[in-house]
Amino acid sequence: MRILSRDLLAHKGEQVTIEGWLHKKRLLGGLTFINVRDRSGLTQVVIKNKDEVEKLRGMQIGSVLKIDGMVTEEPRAPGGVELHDVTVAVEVPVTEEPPIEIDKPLSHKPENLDTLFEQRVIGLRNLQETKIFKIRSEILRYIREFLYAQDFTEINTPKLVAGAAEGGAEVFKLDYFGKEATLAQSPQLYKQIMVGVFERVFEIAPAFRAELSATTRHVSEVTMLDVEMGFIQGHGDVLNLLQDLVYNVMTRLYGEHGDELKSLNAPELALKPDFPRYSMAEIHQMYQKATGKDMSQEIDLTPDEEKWICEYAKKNDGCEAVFATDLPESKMKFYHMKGENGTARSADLLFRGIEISTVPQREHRHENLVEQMKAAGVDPDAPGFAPYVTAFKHGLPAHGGFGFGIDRLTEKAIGLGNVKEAILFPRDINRLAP
RNA sequence: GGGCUCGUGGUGUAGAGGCCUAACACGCCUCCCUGUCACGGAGGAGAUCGCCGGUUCAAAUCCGGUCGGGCCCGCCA
Repeated sequence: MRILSRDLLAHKGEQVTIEGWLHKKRLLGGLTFINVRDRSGLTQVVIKNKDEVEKLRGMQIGSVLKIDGMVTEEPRAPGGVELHDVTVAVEVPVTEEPPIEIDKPLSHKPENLDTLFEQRVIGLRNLQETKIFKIRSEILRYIREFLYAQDFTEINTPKLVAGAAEGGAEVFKLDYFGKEATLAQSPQLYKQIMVGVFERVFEIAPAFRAELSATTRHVSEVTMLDVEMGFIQGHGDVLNLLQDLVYNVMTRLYGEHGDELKSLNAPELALKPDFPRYSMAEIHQMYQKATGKDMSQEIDLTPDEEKWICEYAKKNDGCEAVFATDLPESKMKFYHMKGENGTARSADLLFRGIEISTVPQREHRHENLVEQMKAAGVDPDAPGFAPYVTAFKHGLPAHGGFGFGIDRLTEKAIGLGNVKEAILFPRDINRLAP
């Protein structure tokens, strides 16, 4: 039976078998140390027998090994335990040296990201890289656990769709058996439809954006968390849900993975259960007062303002997550609900200097929705929209929700500098492989 | 789409008109080494300095073009 690295201590004094990848060799003459990597970590193996060492000659990092040996407690060994008197079997020999180092942290400097992604297949075996994606996996788990506990149902909606799901973002067009189809830029319409079935739904899935953006925060395939909740009493219910979700996930992450985050140079977490809320107009004013720059004519917050308000909230409110509320009506999508005085019932959640979510209440009244669609130049009878409108005709309660960039959250949770670093195989305007 | 930048062994960097027959670290190969954990030591292989053209007695270095990256803005999440 195969024993994992993390379970070795429980088998001390026993003869066991481990399997894994050759991660590191250190030859000291009469004594050889190797590290074997499995899904749970590294095992140190001590080899004294010359014949066994000889089996590893020419074997490069990545060779798959099966090793029998005696589990021995040893204070000098990392983890306090190592394998002695071993028999080595090379299951998959690797003779080519890795194209990128896997036992020392890789360069994440902007100018070196191209190499990082070009060599991703092997580079992800680097323990530091692996850690990033282990944390991402945990974030997804915490999100799911939080939402299940709130009685949400996880759904999957089509990614091949008939038309643009919402205004704004550019879409990828493709040939669908002779018809034109697009890759879904958001599950927006479907998740609202599903409120009529489950009340509370969420989806974690890719969304495709064809924007010609080349920045540290854009990719053309993003992983989105989409949440939609029915029977809300007001916009505040949705804000609170998002706030509780982020607070819960982030405090859990920092609580359970503090060491890993520290080793990745993640910043300390500063969060309050109640995130500060400032209206867009207030932020423009505060920013102007602080910097002298007038952004009041901007529809949205500029990237600089997003950074500024996050730093402000961290300093003054002790919280690095902050809501920008009362977004202007001009930024409103047809499915959003109007607010007071030219605003929409919509807010952005900013965290560590970047927008990670937009959280609006929806227009759930059939007549109003159709009106808003027409005003936005969207045909309610078009094949991409008619089924959506039908759901409203047959009764949708007051509802709201949010879309939430998993990549950006992971990036910011760890303190990386580019979303792409938080994506296994990022897709951007000039990368389609690996 | 606009602006600004950068391309040097497999990887990360130094060199900024002649000291370059291109240096260093990691990795790789050979040898030595019984407690390493970024092991150490000795030796070695590996780059026509992205590509094309120009200036010059002389170009990795200056200029133009081209290809490929990166960052910012716009757009967007």
